[in-house]
Amino acid sequence: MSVDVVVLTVADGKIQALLIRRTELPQRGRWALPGGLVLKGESLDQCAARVLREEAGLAGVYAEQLYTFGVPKRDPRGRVISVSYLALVDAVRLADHADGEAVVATLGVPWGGQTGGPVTLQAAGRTLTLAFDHAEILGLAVKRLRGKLDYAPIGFELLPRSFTLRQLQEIHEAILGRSVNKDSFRRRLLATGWLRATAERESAVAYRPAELYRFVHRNEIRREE
Amino acid sequence: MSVDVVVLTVADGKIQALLIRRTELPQRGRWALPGGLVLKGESLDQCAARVLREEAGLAGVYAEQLYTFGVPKRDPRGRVISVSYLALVDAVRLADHADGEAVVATLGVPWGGQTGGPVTLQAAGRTLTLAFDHAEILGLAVKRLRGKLDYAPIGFELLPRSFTLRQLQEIHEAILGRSVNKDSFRRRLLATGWLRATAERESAVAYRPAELYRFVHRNEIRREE
DNA sequence: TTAATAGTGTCTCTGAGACACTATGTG
DNA sequence: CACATAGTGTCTCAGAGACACTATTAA
Repeated sequence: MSVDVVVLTVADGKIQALLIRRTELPQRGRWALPGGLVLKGESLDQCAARVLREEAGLAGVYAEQLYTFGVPKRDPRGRVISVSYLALVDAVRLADHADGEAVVATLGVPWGGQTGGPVTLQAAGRTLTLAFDHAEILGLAVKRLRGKLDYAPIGFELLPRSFTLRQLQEIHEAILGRSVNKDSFRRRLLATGWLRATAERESAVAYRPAELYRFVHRNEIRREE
Repeated sequence: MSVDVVVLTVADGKIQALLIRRTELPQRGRWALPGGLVLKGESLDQCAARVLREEAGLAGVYAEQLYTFGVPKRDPRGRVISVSYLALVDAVRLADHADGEAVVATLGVPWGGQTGGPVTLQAAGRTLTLAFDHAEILGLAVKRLRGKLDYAPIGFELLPRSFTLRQLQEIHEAILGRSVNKDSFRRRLLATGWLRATAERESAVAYRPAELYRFVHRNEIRREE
């Protein structure tokens, strides 16, 4: 019984994922999702948080359960049922995680819309081969992310606390794999009530600076409906 | 490691669920979801299909994975991680399943929209007390069903092979817990391409009989986009 | 002043709701 | 024929896309 965590971020208009190099057999040397066995007395959510902390050095990031994989032969060592999680983190927090044993790789999504399927991964110009069924799990993570993006406030998890609407739009475009209409995007996002304008503006840009917004947490949103 | 299956149907404008009376400790006498331990060499999907067959007498019905529950103390016998499944079946196939050990109970959904939360269950005018966290799992099943209904072809799983648009609308209304606009519902469903008109009409009604439709399976739909 | 992007106002198009009207079965 | 529901045509309204225009900053 194990937990595997898909850690996604968006940078340079591309979806990226954190991968760990396997140091043990089987599949030694291949790249894999951060993961670990569920300990006694530990809930699945707690296990995912621990894996994020111990293997990725991340605490307090957004994570949700994705799917449970239980085909008998998916792991050659024996029967391993894996509960996968999807974690989202802003690119800055992941930037210093690339070393010999970990890499932040760029995803290629060879399908459109909600079709689903495995993805490909590239880092430093080379295509990575993933261990086990991890390419399939990553594909499911992208599918889930695409599906939730338009009706759930999760794009913000991929950005720092303050951000411009343009940055948020670029996140959406990277995830959806297509361009979105600027005017309609602004109107729609502002109408959700998820955003609060700060009085501040971005700096160090060679043109009119955009206003910075913050995500309004659920408990700050007034009840309606 | 176990699998619990939520078997839902819709009859008389209400969502109904199949429950089994527990004959063993703990919680003997309480009502529970059909479930069982995952066997060696058996995938999770296969286990769900076996539980449906052995405990519910159902084969070839629609089922999808729902969520995995892994809080350490959810089962007093020890550590039991449960993968839940959602199965949909038409009311006729479930009608003869009420005996001493099984009951088809009517759900009460005390929340609107996608809010989520536990549900209540009634059978023969009495409120049933469910074992473990099964009321919570049933609530999640309703939430998932509501969420998927409008963009996925799953309403048909709750009806016989041929059905009228009015019947399908009543299914949607029961699941969503609100009335839906007749004209818009017809237009929208016919526009999806999920339905094929048969030349037949319903019979034994005291008014103009409606045309019968059938669900067009995915592989019969021509590719587009 | 120019370049580049932020942000606004408005027109059009599409899809849902509303509603009136016609069609077709039974008693 | 009356009645009840099936099914269609059309008007209105709300939201998305398109596009023009103004605003604001750095160089």
